[in-house]
Amino acid sequence: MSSDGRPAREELGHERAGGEDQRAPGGPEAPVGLGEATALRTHLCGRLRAADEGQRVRVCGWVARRREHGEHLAFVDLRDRSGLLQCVVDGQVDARPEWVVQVEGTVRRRPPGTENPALATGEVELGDCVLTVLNRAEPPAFPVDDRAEVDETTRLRLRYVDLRRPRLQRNLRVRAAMVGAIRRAMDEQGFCEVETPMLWTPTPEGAREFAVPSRLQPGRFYVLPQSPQIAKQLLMVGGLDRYYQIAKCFRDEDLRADRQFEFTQLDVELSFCEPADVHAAVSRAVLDALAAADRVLGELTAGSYHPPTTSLTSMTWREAMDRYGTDKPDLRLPGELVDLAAALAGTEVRALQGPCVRGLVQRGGATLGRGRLDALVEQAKAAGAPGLAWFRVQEADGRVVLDSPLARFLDPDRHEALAKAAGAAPGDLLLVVAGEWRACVEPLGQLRVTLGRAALDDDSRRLCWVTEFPLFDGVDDEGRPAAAHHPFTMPHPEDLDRLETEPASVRSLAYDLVLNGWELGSGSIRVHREDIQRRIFALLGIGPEEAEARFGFLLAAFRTGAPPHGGFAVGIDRLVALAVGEETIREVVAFPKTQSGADPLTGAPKPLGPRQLRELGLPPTLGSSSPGSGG
RNA sequence: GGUCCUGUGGUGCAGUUUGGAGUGCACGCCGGCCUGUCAAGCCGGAGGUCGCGGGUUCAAAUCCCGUCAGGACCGCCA
Repeated sequence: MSSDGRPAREELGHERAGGEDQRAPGGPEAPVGLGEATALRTHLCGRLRAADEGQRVRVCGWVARRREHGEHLAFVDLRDRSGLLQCVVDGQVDARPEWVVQVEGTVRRRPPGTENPALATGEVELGDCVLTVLNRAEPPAFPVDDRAEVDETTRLRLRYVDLRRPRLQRNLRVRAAMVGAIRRAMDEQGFCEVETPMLWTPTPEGAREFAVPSRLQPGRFYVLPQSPQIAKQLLMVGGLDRYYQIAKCFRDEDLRADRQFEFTQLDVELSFCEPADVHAAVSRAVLDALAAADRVLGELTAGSYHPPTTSLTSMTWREAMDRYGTDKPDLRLPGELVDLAAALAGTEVRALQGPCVRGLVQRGGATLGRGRLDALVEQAKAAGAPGLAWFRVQEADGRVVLDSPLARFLDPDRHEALAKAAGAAPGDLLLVVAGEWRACVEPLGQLRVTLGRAALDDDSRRLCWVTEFPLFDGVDDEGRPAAAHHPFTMPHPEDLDRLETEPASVRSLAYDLVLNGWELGSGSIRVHREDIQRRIFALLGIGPEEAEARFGFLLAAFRTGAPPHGGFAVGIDRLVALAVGEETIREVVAFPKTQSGADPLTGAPKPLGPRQLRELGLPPTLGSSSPGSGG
């Protein structure tokens, strides 16, 4: 940390610019032009405009394309991180695609009629060029061009080539801008960035951990942290008061489109706070990050990018489940679940009876065919619904009537009352589930996503805090309540007296941040009082000895004076992927791994040699196997 | 641990259903031509263990079994 109490800013990566002020007057962003000139070049390709006409410049980059017109004229499109620039060579060009060259030339307007509006530099070109080959290159395995669809294994094996393509350049630049904005936001809110150990201690809890054998103490292991959870609570006991970290986390679980072994979190913890304090700090950082993404995307597309509108709301878990049937509601989707218990009270139809009766209206859904409806019924059942009743809302003789296999069991007044209670009009489809509360709302919530996403035409960002999650979620193998978040989550103060008597009904001070149906992160206020912690451990079946063995060092720390504290963690990879519109986080990670955890670039994971195994206290036979080959 | 999809010159595909000579398309690559192109154009050429192994068959890219690799999802991710 620097002497003024703020983290050093080296991560901005602008040290090339020397001692110049790294912040533009009137704004936090690096001014255009910073870091562009080096010993080998005076400008970046993509920055040259008609206003630069007449300047003698030097640019460096990769040959993107070459167009030769006989022995007297050739065009070379030169590419660097900023974009393309057309260089005109009088004569033939001894340079091929992906060769690294330096071009010295004079900026000039293109002859009238030859401008290229598809290029940011399309009004100008470089004339009187002197081209110097800095390095030759093999022909690229795939075109360095966003248009080319390339097999992902090939892209990962040659990731350094893939990274030259505009898409990944954009994604990594947006990512850097978002992380920078987060650091500034946390900085300005008085948070202190602290690094916590990568070599941490095993905690038999939660996700599978990556183990690191100890050389000095054979047979013992460190683990890579699943998150800095316990470390940051120790920092609160240590009086840091407001901590954050852009933290690398590791979980040895199967990989998915939105999951890598290693991922990055904005990790936050505050002392003397309530949930609202955490939400305010994190909201600011996330909103600043999204704004930074929009700024970079706007610069990269030269004005053709229209930033989506962004909103932020809050609701309790109970409300989210009641209205949207999920704890991560996608607020872009139309419609909410409706309570139809009153409208269907007293009906004889078994499928419409239950402690809870809820419905969902799909506007214009009456045109769905029998096959689609059957699929919806199957989906609802797979999601736990006892069944799904559907009604096509129609009009006949000025009255609303319902078309459904169940219709004849309901009298005409009931048809009208049901449609009215659901807010359904002729042409709509009404879906109804009756049963236990969760078996009722969750299937409808899934159908809302299925039906809504298909017709979604809304690029807005709808952020939502979901608060007061249940403290316990179901029961474990031995019938005890299972911690929904983690065992240090603070119960809701109003529910404390029901902890032992009605644990399933106890709310917690745990919360999620949701963006368009994606969980961006979660957090909670922690238990800092030993008596409450003991009661929760007892409910979870963790005895005093076990608690001491597993969390002894944390509990000991708490006994030395633990402030009330709470925090949050935001998944940066997901946040960036959402901001740039990527389907998988692999597109916002420089060197991701495949679904089987391999890195096609380096060949990792690899066997170790016998000597290294011996030093680590591992059996030398481990090194004898070699990975299979194929493909 | 499971379900599903994919694997054919350097790249992306078609061919597989209904077995018959590595048959085709686009891009790239190499050579030639071409003085305003811009995914330049025109002419010519090279380039293949049809992921790998086994089986059925007179004959397999094609059918069967196994296996490897990649992807989506379930389990898993307090």
